[in-house]
Amino acid sequence: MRVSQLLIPTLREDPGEAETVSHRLMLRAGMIRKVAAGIYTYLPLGLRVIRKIERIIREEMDRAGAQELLMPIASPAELWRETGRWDFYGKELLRFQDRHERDFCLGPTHEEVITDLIRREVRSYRQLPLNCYQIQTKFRDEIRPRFGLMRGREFIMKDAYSFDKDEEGARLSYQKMYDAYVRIFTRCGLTFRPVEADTGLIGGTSSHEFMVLAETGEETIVYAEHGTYAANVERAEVLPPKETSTEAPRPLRKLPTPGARTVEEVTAMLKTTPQRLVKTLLYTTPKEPVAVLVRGDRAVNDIKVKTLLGVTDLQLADQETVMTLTGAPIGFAGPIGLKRVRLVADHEVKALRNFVVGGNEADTHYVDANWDRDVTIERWADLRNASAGDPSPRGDGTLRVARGIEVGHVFMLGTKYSKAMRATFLDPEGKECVAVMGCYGIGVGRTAAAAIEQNYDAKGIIWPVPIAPVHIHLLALSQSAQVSDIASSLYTSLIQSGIEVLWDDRDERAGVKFNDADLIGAPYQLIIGDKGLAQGTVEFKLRKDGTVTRLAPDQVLKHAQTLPLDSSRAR
RNA sequence: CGGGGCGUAGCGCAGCCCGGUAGCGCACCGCGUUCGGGACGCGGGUGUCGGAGGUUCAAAUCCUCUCGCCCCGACCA
Repeated sequence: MRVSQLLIPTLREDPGEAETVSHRLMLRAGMIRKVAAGIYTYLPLGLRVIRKIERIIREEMDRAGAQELLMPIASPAELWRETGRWDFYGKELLRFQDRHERDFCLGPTHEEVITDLIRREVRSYRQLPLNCYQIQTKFRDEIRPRFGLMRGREFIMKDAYSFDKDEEGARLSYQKMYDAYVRIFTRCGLTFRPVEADTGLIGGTSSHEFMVLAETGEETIVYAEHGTYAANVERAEVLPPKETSTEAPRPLRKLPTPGARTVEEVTAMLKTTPQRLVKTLLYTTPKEPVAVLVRGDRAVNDIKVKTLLGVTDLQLADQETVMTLTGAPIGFAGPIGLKRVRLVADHEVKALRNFVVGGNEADTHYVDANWDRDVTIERWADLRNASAGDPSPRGDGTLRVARGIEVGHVFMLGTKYSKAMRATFLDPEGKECVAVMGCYGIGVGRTAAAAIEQNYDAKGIIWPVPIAPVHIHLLALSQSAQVSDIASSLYTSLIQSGIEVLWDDRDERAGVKFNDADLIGAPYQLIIGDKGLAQGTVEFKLRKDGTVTRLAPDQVLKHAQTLPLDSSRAR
């Protein structure tokens, strides 16, 4: 491939729209261009990266016994109504009508479509297990698309669906996918971690997310520093405290706290600490309002609250509602004397004595409040986010916190979809059984973006070798005959031995070529200039650390053939 | 969805308050010099000033509507 003939519109300046490293660099390196919010065109170099990742995924999926098929991007509403997701999925589901005014949607995922196929075609236990996958464009009408390929509305995803005759088989299928995912992300050259996860909109019984570790990640994970436990904070369990305070209860007092609304303001004014304050957060649910109590320095975990209450929608109460329920503006809510509201509390605060709570009255807080005497809680439960320093729920040490980018997610679905859509088969006794399912996704574009978040410097991208758009970026520094001749012959011989080369044959100044090569981020650069040739050498340079090896032109091919160009499939 | 902001040349932006000739840098085209880390000189403007309506002798600029995009918020009690 010659740079002079390829569409690689590199940008000298940073585009205004881009925030994150991967978004900025993919735009600048001429790999993607935006078409609409969260919708991108993949230019030749960007597409090559996508294809490399897809190829690794295909090889590993096939090796794990899955088979590729391709489902349509548009699917009819009837299928979604069968599982109830036509209503439940909400606005993320992009809906439209055809000319006959029939309802359709763009597939955000394909459980319904695949389950429909399998229920029609699979009759017998002899046909199971089955694992089908596709690599295809998905559409989710995200509230707020951002960060380029990281959170687009239209994106390429590998999704796989397994069907087994029983739970045990399903667990085996799940484990195979888990193992395949470990191989896939390892081969992509990423630093990642599988973590226990919440099942979200997809539903099901259990799941793991594959997180690429990066500061810019949108997800927070916790993990046992020296142990094996790792989980998304959404999911991470927090153990009840071991010890209860032994302080003697003091009499309850009501104190003025003018203008102090936040935990910081209140604790500063009362000369205490957030650890001795119980904050009361009012939520509205479709059923009734709820007050959730957690320690002043903790964060409520919405998912845990939803699970406890058995509701799917949970919103922080607005100003008006708070006023109605507590009789005070936001900032002074407390459990004492709160009526018409269910009281639930995180089990951590049960251990407190003589704590601070809001007074349900403007500019007022209670101090030295105590359970039972002053407040009765309806339910105690694990309701907060895990944080650094908490003991691991598996007993294997202390938790630490990190940021991650979710590039893959595996779910044990159980029979949620197969039951709703009656995907059944006959077992050896002729009895009708419901297939047990699993589903497994990988964000292809997001994996590419995550690779950049993990591998870049001030000059540009530093692709991991297995997913780099090309192996070698060949820079012919001048238009002189000797440079062109050597470049041309090296290019040909490298290509013929299966090495991917991007040949910068443009009539540009050396500096432009160096900068573009560093920006695009091929792992190796082969630099051919008159200066070097005068001494009979060309330069072989590593993008990662700038290490230069000088070689005679006729040694280049041999040298290149020793490079680890692909972490081979045969491992 | 709520709050804030921005749409002016391919890209990054100024001009808008205070109405009157559409501008700067980069990119681009031509010629010449230069040529191993984003060169220089000379010449060239490539624009529905996001769109529609209104006010006005006159609108990028003021008003109304509309579309698109970006950022923040989903822990604040």
